[in-house]
Amino acid sequence: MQNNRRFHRSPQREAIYDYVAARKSHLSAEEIYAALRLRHPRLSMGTVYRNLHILVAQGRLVALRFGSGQDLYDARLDLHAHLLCRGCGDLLDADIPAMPDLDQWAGKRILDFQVDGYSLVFSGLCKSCRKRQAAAPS
Amino acid sequence: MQNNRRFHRSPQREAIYDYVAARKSHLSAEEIYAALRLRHPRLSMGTVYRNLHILVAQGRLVALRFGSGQDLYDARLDLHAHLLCRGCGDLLDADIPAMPDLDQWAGKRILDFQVDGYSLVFSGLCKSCRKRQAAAPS
DNA sequence: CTCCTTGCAAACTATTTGCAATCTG
DNA sequence: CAGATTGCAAATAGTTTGCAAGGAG
Repeated sequence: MQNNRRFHRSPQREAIYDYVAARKSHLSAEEIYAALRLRHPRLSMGTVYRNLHILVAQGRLVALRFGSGQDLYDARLDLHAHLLCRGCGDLLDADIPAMPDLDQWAGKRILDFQVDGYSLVFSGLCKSCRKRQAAAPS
Repeated sequence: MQNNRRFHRSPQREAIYDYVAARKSHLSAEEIYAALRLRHPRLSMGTVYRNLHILVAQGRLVALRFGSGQDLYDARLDLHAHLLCRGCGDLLDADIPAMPDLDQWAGKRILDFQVDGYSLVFSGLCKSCRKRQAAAPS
């Protein structure tokens, strides 16, 4: 995808963006495809993936790549931490207070590496996985 | 993989562990396979993957899942931050000082989620990608 | 002996790409 | 129109799994 292209509008792309923006959280290409297929029966996975890349390139969506095998897309653009459950693989938003320790690095260099952001994922167990583990200890 | 099994020793598994431990950083299954194939010509990818899972389960290796498509394996067990280059996808260790802001959350709960660790990845541009970008601005 | 591990090949999951037809600016 | 976008299908990358044979405890 060359970065000097002029994007045309397309109903599919807007539908994808609108759907993610409405859900405001962590959707996989598969989920988006399944949901939009109800209204756009001829939509294809190729189109979903291509548009997700474009939306990320345009800065309208953010891609989250950790945890399970699939990439997740988020319309929430502010930098925020996530909670990843080791039990069920669920990914939640963590609205924790700002962390000066972390933010001090923005714009600085570490080992000749120009830092411009970070991704912070807490791992642990969600409520239901904690219960399940308490019930059936290994 | 049931968690109550008694592991047998195998030359393949030890070779995989030794190789990752010697390189001390971020190896993909593919790289490990390619390297060990020179000495173990009959080694298969299936064996590499199965053993990487076992080594992680045994706590001898850590799996890093972010950035590019492939999982990377690390024999360095202490919790440390990483640097991910947006340009070339390279992943480096970041030996930055402890961060009380972050460590305060260990053992605590956020939204009924029991935190027991975190993964911190700084993103940015490495030295050579910075050069390339300066040479050919978009 | 029992259960673990291996190599091989086939299966799978997530994602990407080539192409001709169609739409946008 | 030029160039972007689509649906479809085929291709790819990374990883997982079934199975029969061999190995460890």
